[in-house]
Amino acid sequence: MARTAGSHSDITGPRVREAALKLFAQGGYAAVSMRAIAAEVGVQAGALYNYTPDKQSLLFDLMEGHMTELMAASKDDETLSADQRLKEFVSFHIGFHHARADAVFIAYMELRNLTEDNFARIEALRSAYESGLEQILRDGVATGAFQISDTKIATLAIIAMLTGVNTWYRAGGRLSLEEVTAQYWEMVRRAVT
Amino acid sequence: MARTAGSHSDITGPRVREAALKLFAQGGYAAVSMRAIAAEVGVQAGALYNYTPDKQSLLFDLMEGHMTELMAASKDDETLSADQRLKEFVSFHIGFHHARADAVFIAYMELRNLTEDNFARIEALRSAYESGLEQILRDGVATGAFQISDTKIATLAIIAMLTGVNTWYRAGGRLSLEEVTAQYWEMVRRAVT
DNA sequence: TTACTTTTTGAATGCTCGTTCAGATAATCA
DNA sequence: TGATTATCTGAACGAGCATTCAAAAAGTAA
Repeated sequence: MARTAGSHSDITGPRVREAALKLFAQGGYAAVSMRAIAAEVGVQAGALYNYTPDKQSLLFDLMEGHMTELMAASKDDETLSADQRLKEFVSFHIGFHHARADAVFIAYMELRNLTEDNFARIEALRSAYESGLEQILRDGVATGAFQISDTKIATLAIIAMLTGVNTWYRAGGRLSLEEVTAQYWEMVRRAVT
Repeated sequence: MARTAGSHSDITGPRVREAALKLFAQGGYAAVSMRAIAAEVGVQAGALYNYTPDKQSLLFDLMEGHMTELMAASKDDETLSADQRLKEFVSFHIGFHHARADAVFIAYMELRNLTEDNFARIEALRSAYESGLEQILRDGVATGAFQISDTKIATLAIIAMLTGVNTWYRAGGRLSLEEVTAQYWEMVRRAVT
């Protein structure tokens, strides 16, 4: 056997990344073998190496892709009030992360499996994202809309709180994502004013 | 070679658990070999099986020990005001988790590596701990001290926020743990009132 | 049809894994 | 002291690991 009928890199490539994302989130990077990823895709392990130089790169590309997408999707309209900008942030963060639960999980859990260089690059992206929120808080403090004694701590506290939604929220439960978002916004709003 | 000079189960046993805790937190359960744990202790891999039936039990015992200790250490004086009880909870949670960063990390990250039964037992302990906080919030709502539309969500949000301290706080930094705790308490207090 | 490129297989390489166990040495007890 | 128990070693087991690569089949373009 050799090349199989209907095989195309445009199809197999994305499927490799999807399978890796799903399995890494499910079992953890170290616990998932290349053979398991290949089986999920429906090819032999050797075929994966047409799409990634090695397992480490596969992990890094998933994480970098997620963080880059996050940065690209997050917008901040500085002409709005700090209050409005913060509300937008809360809503965006919960929505974006909920739609990508697997990638979020990996981006937070598998940092230790990155090489030093790769780790630094992911951390830079995360830091940039956090800075976006901190800028909103700082502007709000400047205009008197917010009372925060340490915007750095408030930034980290808010992000941890919002990202935590992913650990328990499942669609179809007692509350809709909109209701959950509204309640988190209320808590965040109170915490900074 | 065989039994080594000075060897005692009272000494080796705890050292096995300490080594496993440290290495699991560092590299993840799946990525840490029994040989690596043995090397950290200073014995051969076979000797570990005097102290655990298998690798899975080692992980479970660490997690169960941590959660049991958490339950035993957390107290709630119901004679105090809800405000005071919540303040105590915030302070306790941050302090306890900071002192056991490795165990906390494992208890949150390695749940997926537990067998079904073991998972259920750990989840029961976590749920009981969360209920303690929710009871404080409910009592506060009942007395009018707090305004919270959904105590379950507020419970999860507060715990996620507080546990997040572990991801960034390191002793010797810009702020003392007491200062950090004070700021988190201020945010929590505002969020519920 | 023919020449060329793309994609996959399947076998092989050298390693590391969790776990078991007989045998050996140290500690302890009578 | 001698007998017994506790503890550890070192080798071995079968299995699975990431990765490589020549060969083969499928797609593409002339």
